[in-house]
Amino acid sequence: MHTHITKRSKQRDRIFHVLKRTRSHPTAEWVFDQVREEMPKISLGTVYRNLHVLKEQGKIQELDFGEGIKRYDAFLGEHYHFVCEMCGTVQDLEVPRLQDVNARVQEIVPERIRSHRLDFFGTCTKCSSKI
Amino acid sequence: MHTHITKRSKQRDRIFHVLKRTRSHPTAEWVFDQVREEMPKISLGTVYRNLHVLKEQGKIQELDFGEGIKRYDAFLGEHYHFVCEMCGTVQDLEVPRLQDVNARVQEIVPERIRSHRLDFFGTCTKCSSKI
DNA sequence: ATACATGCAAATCATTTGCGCAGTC
DNA sequence: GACTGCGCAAATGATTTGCATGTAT
Repeated sequence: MHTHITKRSKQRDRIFHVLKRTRSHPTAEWVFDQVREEMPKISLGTVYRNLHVLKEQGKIQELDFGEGIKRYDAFLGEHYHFVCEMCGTVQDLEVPRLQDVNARVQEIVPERIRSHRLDFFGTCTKCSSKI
Repeated sequence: MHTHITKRSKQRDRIFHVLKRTRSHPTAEWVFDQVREEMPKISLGTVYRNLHVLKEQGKIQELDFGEGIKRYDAFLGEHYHFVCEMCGTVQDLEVPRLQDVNARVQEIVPERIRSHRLDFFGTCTKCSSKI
């Protein structure tokens, strides 16, 4: 097997750039629409392919909140998310990471714990005010 | 709009029964195969429809660990999950729920926090021993 | 008798992939 | 020039849905 060498491409640069300038946890479709404004000929397949490459390179994160759609995030600082159950928007939470949960759970089970993920659900302020 | 009255059906009873007797967080496909052993003519569509009904009735839970497949669970006690990143198996964790995280986060953000979900990832003992 | 539920097959939706050509190293 | 990446369109895989018929109340 060959070592996989990743070449650079305008498309991938653009996709990464679009992701870096938002905090909205966009879907592949949204990224596609954004990039298309500057590169009208880009294809959705290219967007998906590059999102995977960027994920492999550790430059972005893939998120899944059980909506049946993947979301992407170029903000890699460890943080948790809040998902509004009414409108589906996702917000970063400026909450300190739980320090020792992994270790605590590790003491209880023999499985090798590597990471955890914590999501909060509820109603965002916008939706709350609409009720 | 009419009130939706849910009638009973052999298929749904069977599906619920199959889910209650396992702790393996099965997919719709797995449930389908199990039920099919006793009801060879049942269709996959019926399984999906009834999984949704059971979820609406609060009798089962729908889980999603970002694999692109939904999993179902008839064990409703509040608990966390451990997902093996190698083989994909999901285990219930006998770890006490975090008492006050919701409240702590609520103090920081104005959004109405209703619940949280905490998943752990790593390598299960079986897969660890294979390395 | 009146809905709701079923089986079947076709439809949908997000995502992936095969292919011939273009761009990068 | 060799190999990777692209655009396009077709394929895939999980889930949903329309319809004619069966079944519980």
